[in-house]
Amino acid sequence: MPQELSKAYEPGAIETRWAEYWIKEKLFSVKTPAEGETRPVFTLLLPPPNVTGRLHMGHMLNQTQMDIIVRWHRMRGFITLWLPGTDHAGIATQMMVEKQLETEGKKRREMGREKFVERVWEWKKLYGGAILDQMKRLGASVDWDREYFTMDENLSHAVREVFVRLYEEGLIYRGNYIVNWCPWHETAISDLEVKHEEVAGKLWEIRYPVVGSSEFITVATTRPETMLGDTAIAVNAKDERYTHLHGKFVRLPLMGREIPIITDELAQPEFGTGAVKVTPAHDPNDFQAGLRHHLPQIDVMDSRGRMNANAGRFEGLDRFEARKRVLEDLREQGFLVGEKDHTLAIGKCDRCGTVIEPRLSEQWFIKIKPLADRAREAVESGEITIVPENYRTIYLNWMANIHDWCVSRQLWWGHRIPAWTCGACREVIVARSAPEACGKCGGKVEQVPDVLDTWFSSGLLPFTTLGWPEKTRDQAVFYPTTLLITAYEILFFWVARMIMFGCHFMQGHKQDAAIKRAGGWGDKKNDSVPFRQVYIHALVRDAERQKMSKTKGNVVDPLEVIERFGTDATRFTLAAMAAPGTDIAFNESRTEGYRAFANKIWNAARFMFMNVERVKPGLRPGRTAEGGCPHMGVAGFEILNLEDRWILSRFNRVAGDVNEALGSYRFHEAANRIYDFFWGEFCDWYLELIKPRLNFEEGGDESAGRVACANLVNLFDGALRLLHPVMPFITEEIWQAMYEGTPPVKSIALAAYPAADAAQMDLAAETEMAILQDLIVSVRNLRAEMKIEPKVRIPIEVFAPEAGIRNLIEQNHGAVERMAGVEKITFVDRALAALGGSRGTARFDVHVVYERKIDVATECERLRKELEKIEKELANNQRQLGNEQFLAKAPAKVVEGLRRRAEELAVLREKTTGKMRELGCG
RNA sequence: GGGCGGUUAGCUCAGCUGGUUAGAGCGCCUGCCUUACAAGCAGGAGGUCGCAGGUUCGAGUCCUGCACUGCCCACCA
Repeated sequence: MPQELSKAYEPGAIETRWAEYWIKEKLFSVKTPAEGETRPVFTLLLPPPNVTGRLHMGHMLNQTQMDIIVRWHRMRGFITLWLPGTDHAGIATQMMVEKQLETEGKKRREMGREKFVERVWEWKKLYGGAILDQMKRLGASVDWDREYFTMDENLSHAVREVFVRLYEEGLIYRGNYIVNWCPWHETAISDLEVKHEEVAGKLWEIRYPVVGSSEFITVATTRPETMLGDTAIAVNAKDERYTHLHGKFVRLPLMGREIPIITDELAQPEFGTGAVKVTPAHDPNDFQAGLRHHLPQIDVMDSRGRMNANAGRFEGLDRFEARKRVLEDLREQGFLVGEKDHTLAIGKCDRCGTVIEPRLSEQWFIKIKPLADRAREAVESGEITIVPENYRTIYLNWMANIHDWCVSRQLWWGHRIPAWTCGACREVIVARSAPEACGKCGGKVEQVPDVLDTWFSSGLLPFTTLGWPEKTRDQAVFYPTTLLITAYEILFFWVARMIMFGCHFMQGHKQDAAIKRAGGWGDKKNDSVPFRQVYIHALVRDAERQKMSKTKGNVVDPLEVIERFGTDATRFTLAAMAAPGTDIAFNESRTEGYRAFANKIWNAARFMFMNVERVKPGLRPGRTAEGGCPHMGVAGFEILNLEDRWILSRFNRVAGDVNEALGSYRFHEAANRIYDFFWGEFCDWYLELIKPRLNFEEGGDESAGRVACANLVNLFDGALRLLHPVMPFITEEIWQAMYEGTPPVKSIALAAYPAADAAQMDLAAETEMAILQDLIVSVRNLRAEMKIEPKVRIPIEVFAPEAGIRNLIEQNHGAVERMAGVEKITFVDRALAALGGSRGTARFDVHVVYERKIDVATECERLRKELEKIEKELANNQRQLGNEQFLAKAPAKVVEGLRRRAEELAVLREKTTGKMRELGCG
């Protein structure tokens, strides 16, 4: 007999067991397909979580969606590669380890670079795998044999290769520019790592005395402390207020040096006083103006945002303290002439929240325009599609306005820039490996201390994980990857960079032509793109729609949710709530509901096993001739009764819908379709309907019982396969039990995914079943209203003028009797709708024969409401049907449907009013 | 300063390309321990689809404006 399922559904044990099994059996490891392989390939790169990461709901949503799509493809016969790995996460990891050192009373700088990096590696070894371990709990069906780390030697080698090539192509340059500087991290960061925040600030007006005159020129500034580094005052050439001052000098207050008044469009007459101080070393606009006018650049701060020697007596003060002191001094000396409220957007470091200091420093940049142009083209032309489509526009706009990318970081943890400077002649050498000496003067060289932005290496992953720069078979097969599923947050950080790098470095690449292209993916021929489609998923928020954040303390820990409700239920929640384009407010009550769903499946399975043991021992689900799982909806299903035709038809329809929904990332629709089918149709109706057949001992047909049992098993098998991508664990557990340890394939994850089979659909059966359901519900309804005790079986009378309907009910009288607690059905030739204890529908009247006083007032109230609804709808229908324009323009199907409905409504109105008359309702 | 999204039942959300009666879960009410399941079963109440116009034979769905709300982008003092 089949393996026993425990009485209670306890997800914990089941889930760990199968997660381990899948890994142990290497079920998701993909061998490189040989030449001549023609099966379609599906490749997906896991957005690498940070080594420092702990799994949060965002990951879980992301990974659930990926796993659903991946499992779905694998079951449909694709060679399916899902590539996992982790990111070294330069800044984040360095911070983490530094904090750890702090608790030991150690400092990074005292330790020295080499020791520190060693320490980070140790840390990585100990804790770096945490997030991937957590992933295993989710059942993510990744290929663990191909797991990578962005600092692995082969990937690092590729990073160096890319850097050198870009440099040789003139796409990387080094120079002194204003960059976003985080004084806390003491490193440059890219534009993307700066978050702007509106704050209520002040606009101070400072007057500078004009040299050789008693006049002053007043400038407005939000950052008075930078005046210490002013090297000019700018006015607009067109601004007549200042024409007489062109070419003159002012004496810089507090510092005493003379600086010129220049004309530059930097100064806009409308803003402030129309005159602006120019501080080339501390503002990007001023920097540009400074270049235009060959102004000196005076840096007045150090790397930690403290004033340096150039700031005179303010040296050593923190920049904010310096601001206060500068203002005090200016006020005292009569230079501060105005102070206004002013809201401004200040940039803060994405990671630590420190106010960014625009800082002049020597950095490495990628000349982005040539790369961006091709990356934009790839999306514009449809070589890469972005879903939902509105992100396409966002992407294109961003690409069109992109600035050069500062890729150097003043950190120790990361890919060191492959560049060396000569100690003697300052020559810069960019090379694949360390040069022995300076090629120019023979001097000693030293490697540049900077490392690369983390996103530099992750941007290369689609091809570096497949062996680049070697030309590998893996690349020929798996590149371009098929799909990328990710959050909007990293569209620019990561997705955009992958497209730029992919298009550049994989130019001319051709995917193995023998590999079948799956429909919908990559109909365009350009194979240099890193992926053919990007699906952007929603953000997971808390139940109050707030963004989850540690500081708010509203983070929902997925592992805790899993602990309580199970992975399957949690996955199902995320899938069921993931409508494309809208954020998910994670609500635990939903998860609770889906655990109940899992429990329902569990118990339905127990019911099945109970019957297999009793009715048809040794029964297994049907297999194909080759011994595999049926590809079509259900195999080995034998039709005896209406309910068989009906459920088979429903199953196929649902399978069709689910496949379609998954194909367009409508996860919620797929999940809900399965849920409704399994619970609302399979359990509520089908199982109940076949129970009498299974209980043939009480005088029923034994062979029909055995068929029913076989049908149950085969249908269950199909339903499990349909559900498996969303709830992998419970489906595996039950499915394995059904095969008693000898399944046709090692796991349901490798079984065939059900597809809709038109031959198994039966519209007539669905219509007939709906009528029976209507009759059963009507009787249940009446019983509830009449407060008939559940145990009492009552006789009913049915009036069905159409012979077909009468036959239908007659043939299925057993089902009606059982499902509605009916003792006997008597067919009569007179209308019954007007009687007490009766209900009239368009097709039949049913009367419950039972002596019970009916609360006339309540009944009348109910009828009044119903009549109102009927009349409202009927009036609406008739208005439309009387409209010639409608008849002429609306599709025939709609008109026809409306007409039929109007006829029904007329009948219902007749029956309802008749009854009201009979009851004497007012 | 630009751009994008949301507003549907008490709560959380579906409702794809406009088409007959706007759905689900949770919560609520009534009745049931009916031998798969009380994490269950049966029945029920509850909505002028944010507001105002417009297009259309027909609008929750398309257009315009407004209100509230959330997000992203942005080197202007």
